[in-house]
Amino acid sequence: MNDRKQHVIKKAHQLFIEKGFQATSIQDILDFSGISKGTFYKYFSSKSELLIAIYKTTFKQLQKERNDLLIGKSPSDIEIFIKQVEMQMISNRKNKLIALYEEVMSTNDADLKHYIRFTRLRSLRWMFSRFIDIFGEKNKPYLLDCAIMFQGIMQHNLQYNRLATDSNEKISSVVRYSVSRLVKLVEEVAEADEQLHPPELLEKWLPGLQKNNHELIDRFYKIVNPMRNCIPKHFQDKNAQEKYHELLDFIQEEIMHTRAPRKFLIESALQTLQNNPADIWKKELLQLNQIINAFFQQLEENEEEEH
Amino acid sequence: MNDRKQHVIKKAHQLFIEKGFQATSIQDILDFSGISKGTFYKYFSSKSELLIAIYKTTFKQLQKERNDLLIGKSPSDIEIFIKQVEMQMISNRKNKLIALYEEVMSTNDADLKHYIRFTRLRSLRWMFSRFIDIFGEKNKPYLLDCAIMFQGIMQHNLQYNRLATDSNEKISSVVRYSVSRLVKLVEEVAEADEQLHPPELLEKWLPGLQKNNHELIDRFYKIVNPMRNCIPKHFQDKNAQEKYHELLDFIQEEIMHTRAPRKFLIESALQTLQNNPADIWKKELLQLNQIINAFFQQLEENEEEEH
DNA sequence: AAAGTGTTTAAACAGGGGGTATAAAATATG
DNA sequence: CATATTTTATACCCCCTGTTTAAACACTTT
Repeated sequence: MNDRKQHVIKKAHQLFIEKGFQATSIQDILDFSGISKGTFYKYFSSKSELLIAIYKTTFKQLQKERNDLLIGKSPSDIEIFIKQVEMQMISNRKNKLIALYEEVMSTNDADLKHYIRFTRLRSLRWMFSRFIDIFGEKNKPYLLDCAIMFQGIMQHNLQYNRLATDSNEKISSVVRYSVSRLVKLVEEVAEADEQLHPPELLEKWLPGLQKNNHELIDRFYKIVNPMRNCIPKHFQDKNAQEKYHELLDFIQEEIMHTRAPRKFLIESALQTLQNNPADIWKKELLQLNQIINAFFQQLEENEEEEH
Repeated sequence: MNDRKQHVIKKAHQLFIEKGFQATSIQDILDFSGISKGTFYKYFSSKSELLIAIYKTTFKQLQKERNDLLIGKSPSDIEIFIKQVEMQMISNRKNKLIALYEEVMSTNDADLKHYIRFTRLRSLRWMFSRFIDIFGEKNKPYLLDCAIMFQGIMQHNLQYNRLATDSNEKISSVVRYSVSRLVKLVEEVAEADEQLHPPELLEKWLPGLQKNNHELIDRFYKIVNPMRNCIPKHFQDKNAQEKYHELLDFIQEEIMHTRAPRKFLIESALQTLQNNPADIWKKELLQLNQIINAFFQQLEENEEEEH
């Protein structure tokens, strides 16, 4: 993306954090970022679209950090989840995302509203899938409810905590407190066998999300991380271990952070992984292949849009 | 209050419900309620103040209904609490209060924001005091946290429930589900002995609320209702029972719904209550006297403001 | 019934916002 | 150097909130 455009996004975000979305006029943004009105409307078709661009960049950042916390760790480890939530809450507060969400819901802009709704549902879906990691498939019927309630608990606890003590240091303890409640809540609701929202609703709310970019990245991590974790178990040779780590690193780096990933190199790496002497990862590599294909397909579609 | 003004408030609320606060222009309100701009600005100094007027009337209504549900019932009965919450949630949805709250928080109007914050804290305080009724003084240290979390749980459950099924019929089951979780939550958090927010915070957040009108009315009910409930126990004579009910009814009616309550009549009624042969209600009547005095004092202050 | 009082109306006005169009200036590309 | 593209500055449109003003209206007092 254009450097200058990125600069405008940054400056505008700064203004939105300080003054709010509505209270910041386009003129303010022009003055603060030192561009002209013409350029602004060349980059963004409206103020709303600028806001969406801000969301997208901050979300990308958050997603990367969130997934990096999982590398080499067990997805069922609740301490990792706590770290992830904590990181997310700090990011939310720093970027005033919640306030901006709420502000947006009161605009007339249907697209913007739709995007926010989508974002929140995606966040809910992430939490749901993490809950399955942590609390197991057997609790699945209750975990959508738990995700909904946990988000409510977190949000309200943080909100009033902010009113009580205006420091950011306490976020950690609020998260720990809320997660403690969550653990008992899951137990309790499974015991009582009460369900308010069946998890199938998520697919109704987010149809065709499998093809979405962010979703693909999350699924990618979900497969690659366990593969990483079981390398030491299957290969005693230090060199072999390093080799497979390098291969996975390479694929991840190429997919995540390269504008134009080199398809053949990735395929070659996948082939090498497949030929491992321990003959493991058959299922994983199949899924990985699917994801990477979907990823390239999506990349092509994006290019078509640009021309 | 002026009939015409009340009419404008009603029509404007209707528009706000349909289109939202920001999306409704003052011109829309003028057209829809059939008044001119001059009149509008005679009634309300701004659109924000009109919104506050809307809040005040709907809150008054809600408070009345909420307290009426308690008459003759035990405050510790959780079924009554469920009915109260249900009623509140239906009112919230019908009047789109939550959406309007959120919308307002994104305006620049400091007064409006302040008022909303005050309203939410008052609602939290009400819930906290009801929790003490229900779960007992012994759980008090944890009940502010529980009130905060319960509000979060309620709000999120309702929000997603609305997304799933667009009907209002389900509100009842969502409330029941949420209250079930609440009961276990209180148990659990008391057992674990974990506290996030000490209840004293409420007094810091809502200083001098004892003098506030709404608060006085709530405290009034809190004292009168138990008095009502113990009439049959202390007086066997049907006539005596009816007499004391009538006296309490009279005071309540005079305080609640009369523009200019007749002070001497109320004092006389209080005196008669005090002379009851069973010689009960000493403490209650003392408190009642305090409240009524505060009430009249506030009434005088309001009159001074008007002149 | 007439005069005087306050209330309501209609209309014009100011100031500011988002978004569009266009001609001139600056910058990049061959 | 010449051409093509991007960027700028500015004027313009329409809509919004909030103020002001003079005229029309209603209602009380005499």
